[in-house]
Amino acid sequence: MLDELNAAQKEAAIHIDGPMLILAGAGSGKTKTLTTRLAYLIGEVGIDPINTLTLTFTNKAANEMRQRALNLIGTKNLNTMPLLCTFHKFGLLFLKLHINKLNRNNNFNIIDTDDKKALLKKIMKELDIDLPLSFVASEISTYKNILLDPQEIKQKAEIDEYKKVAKIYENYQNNLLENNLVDFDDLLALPYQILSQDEKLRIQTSQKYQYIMVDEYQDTNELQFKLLELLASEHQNICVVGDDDQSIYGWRGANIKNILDFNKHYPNAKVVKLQINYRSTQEILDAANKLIEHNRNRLGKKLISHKGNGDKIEIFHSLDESFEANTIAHKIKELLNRGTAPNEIAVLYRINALSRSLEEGFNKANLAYKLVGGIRFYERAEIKDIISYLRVISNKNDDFSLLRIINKPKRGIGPSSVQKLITLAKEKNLSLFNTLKLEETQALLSKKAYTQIQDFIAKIELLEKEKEDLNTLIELFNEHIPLKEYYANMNDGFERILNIDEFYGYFKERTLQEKLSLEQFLSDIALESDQDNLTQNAINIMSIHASKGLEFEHVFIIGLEEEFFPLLGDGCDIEEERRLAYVAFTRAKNNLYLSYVDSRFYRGKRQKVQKSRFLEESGVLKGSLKQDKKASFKRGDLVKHKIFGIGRVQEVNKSGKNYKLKINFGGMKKEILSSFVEPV
DNA sequence: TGGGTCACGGTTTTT
DNA sequence: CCGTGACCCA
Repeated sequence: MLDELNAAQKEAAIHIDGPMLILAGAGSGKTKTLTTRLAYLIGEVGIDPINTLTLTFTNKAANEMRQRALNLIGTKNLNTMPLLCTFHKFGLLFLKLHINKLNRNNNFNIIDTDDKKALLKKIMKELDIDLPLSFVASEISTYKNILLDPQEIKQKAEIDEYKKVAKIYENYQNNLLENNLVDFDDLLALPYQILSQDEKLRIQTSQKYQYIMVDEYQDTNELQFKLLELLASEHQNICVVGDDDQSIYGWRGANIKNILDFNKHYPNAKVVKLQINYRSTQEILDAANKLIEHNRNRLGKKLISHKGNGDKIEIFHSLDESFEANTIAHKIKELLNRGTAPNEIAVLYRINALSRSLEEGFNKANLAYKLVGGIRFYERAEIKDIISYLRVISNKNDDFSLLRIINKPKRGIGPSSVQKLITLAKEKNLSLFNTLKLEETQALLSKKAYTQIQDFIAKIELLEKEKEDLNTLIELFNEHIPLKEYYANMNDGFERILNIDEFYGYFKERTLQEKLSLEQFLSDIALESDQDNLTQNAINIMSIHASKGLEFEHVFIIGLEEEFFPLLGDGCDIEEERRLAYVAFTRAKNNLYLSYVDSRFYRGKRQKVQKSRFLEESGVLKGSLKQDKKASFKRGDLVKHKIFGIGRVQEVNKSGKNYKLKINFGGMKKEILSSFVEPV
């Protein structure tokens, strides 16, 4: 199995004990190296698969690696299976076994980002606090990532704003506990908490996972780093793979320092660099290399193509976004006529808003495309409704889920009725479901609402009886809960009903094939996103983030303009923007096309835009820097003129489209147009 | 309670 | 420009 690898890949694959950092540039065979190492450990060295742990960020990556590793080893020879999963799935599995150490029951539910936001919103309303929701949500996430509980945050908070957040955090945590919910951060934070408190369990767990591998290490956050530290504490057999130049998730907590400082944390770490790129032509890699060299915060490496030079990068300059879309559509048609498969073409952009003009242009040109990303299947309201029903059927005391569906379809229970029910439930110290069964509720609800609620209770209990036979359960569900009718009346009802049917089909298939219980199915899908979105015969259009890990023969990047890409504004990190461009460039196998416009229509306004600095930094457009600097001379700047030499700017005046500078060249004063001098 | 209207605000996304 | 959510009235 090692014959397939190059020297550096092989060196990494056969390293057995001790920490190792594999710096794997884009397209350098990262997955191949990692899977071969796993196969080597199991198939050649003789490590029991059960003693390995391989962690990834996405289910897709986990599945792909599992398949490839098992192919190398041959499943026939295995008695146990290696654990290969996402960080969060690992957290889930761990908590199912050990959350009782925190005095919690392991029938907890996982809430997603939307649920979290909805809960926070409710809490903020109750507390009468008005802060931006996204700010509160990310603050709380940060707190969990640095492992501070509400009490500690309360003590630390000095500014009023943060005291308020601390209050919300406290309420939020209580709410999660009351409903036995965990959020995505908890899936990492709680295992860490348990492992750091329980010495014996820590040793036992670390000894179980003798060989740990981590994919996309540049995207790990603080908590993942610390968790890994505990897991590897007994043996330090931790092998991480990543590319510091492809760290593009800083805004959601990824800490690039984890990869930059890996040697400091593990001084005896072996470092292997994979720099031979099997994906792209040298022409593309030169641009990517040149661009990324403008970053300071990096370990430094240079990609060398295995494929040779290839075609020049093409630049499209258009008047506005509709011309841009036309130009690209035209070029794509040319490619298709030459026999290029549509799924070998991708159009990438920095922000999703740019997809609209593209879609319009493609529709006009009759080009079939597939928009990757957007609203995810499990985040659609209709799907979350069914899941909430299933959660209530699985656990009738799940108030959180019950509240979502109590009035879906409409049963005459509005916000004020709900409030009354909650008050009563608190008074009686009962779950909402049990409260609904009380005599007293009759007085709280209208006659119609009360009858419908009794009907609702009866149906849930009826469905509950079928928990063992999930095929029947979902059939009965469809029959008794008229969700389809509820959604049919909406303007996008048709699509929603299709989604509902798709879910039913998926539910039957998964539970039957994998013999899952209702509980297992529910916790599994909480950590699943849409699987592989790419289709066979359409052009893919998507954000650059969504393109990570993918590759295409032809890649178009649109919107290469200042303020669109790089995206400027507060909280922006120019180096991360550059890494994003690096990721985008390196998706291309053979041809890269870069596009910019003079003006763009955005948020209801047309605005003039400047071409992106990345075009010049990557060396694909020469001299744009000089032009852009035209306006940026100010009094006191030193400048250089071809004839007069070096002088100092005394005055800047506008002269039509240009700037006229009054410059003092060693006592000789001249008025010169700004384009004739260069900054010194 | 539920349908309708108006003001507002708006990166990137996986789990 | 377009989607979401607050607010108002039947």
